[in-house]
Amino acid sequence: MGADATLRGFCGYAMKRAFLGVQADLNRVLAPLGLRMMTYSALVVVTDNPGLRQSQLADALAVEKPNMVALVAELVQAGLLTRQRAPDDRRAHALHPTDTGRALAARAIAAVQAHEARITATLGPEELQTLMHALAQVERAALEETHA
Amino acid sequence: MGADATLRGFCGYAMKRAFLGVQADLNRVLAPLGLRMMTYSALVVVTDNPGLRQSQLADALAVEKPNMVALVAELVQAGLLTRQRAPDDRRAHALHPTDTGRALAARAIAAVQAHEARITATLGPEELQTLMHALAQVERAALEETHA
DNA sequence: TATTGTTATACTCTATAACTATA
DNA sequence: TATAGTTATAGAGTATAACAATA
Repeated sequence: MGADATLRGFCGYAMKRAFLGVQADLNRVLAPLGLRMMTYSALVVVTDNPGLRQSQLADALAVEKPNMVALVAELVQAGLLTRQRAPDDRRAHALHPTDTGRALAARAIAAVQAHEARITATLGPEELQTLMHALAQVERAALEETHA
Repeated sequence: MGADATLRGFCGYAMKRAFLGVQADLNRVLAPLGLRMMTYSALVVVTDNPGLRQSQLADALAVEKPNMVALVAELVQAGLLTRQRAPDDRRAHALHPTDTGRALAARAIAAVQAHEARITATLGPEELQTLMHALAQVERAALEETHA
């Protein structure tokens, strides 16, 4: 297309367009469950790692700690997570899924996996593997550059 | 990694992390030139397509028209683009690079190409090609899903 | 001193509806 | 009627500095 040609094969913009398209479609899939990409991701990580602390969740999602506060509060408010003081470190908040949270996570994971299968349907298995590997490599290289 | 494992191979989040990392590093590279990812992209497209109209630029960048207004205004304000009424359609604005804009675009393109070479240095040529192809496929599939 | 979580704040990008002036 | 550009507005996500409580 003209757009790609005029952007001279700009890889970063291709990543942007693909990500925004996937995110928009994913949010469309998650909306009936009352979730978005970020709230879904946080819910799944906590469900798979009960007792996780907020700072660990922030690390897992690559989100700054201040931005984690509202995200967790939203999930607690929705009755999907609980946030309790950790007994061994009273600064920390341990996060646990509620029964409702676990049930919703199960449904949401199924919906997202189906969604991702549709999104990557035209890719062969090794093509998909190359995509995931290349994304991880590019992310690592970018972070190394930034913090060099 | 734990984070990836707990996200169950969530492709959309891998795309998010890679894109945000690349964008942050790219903006770091562009900042000394007074540009960001979006202003850079607009400047390059207009430089490569002088006389382009604002709505065509919006299409090329996959940006909604209202969001194009401030972006173009910023580039005009910086003396990099001019915006003139199109003689054949007095509703439209034709965009042209200034001499300053062309010169800055040349410098910025070189900087971005060097940046992208660094970011993709660990990928083989066919791996990079697969990445670009897969991104385009995923974007197309997501847009089809959304507008289905 | 360092870390956990928090507040406050600002910026960028995105999305939609409604308007104007032209066509 | 439809299109190009605009205005206004709202929302999501991100980033930094500074603080209190705790380690």
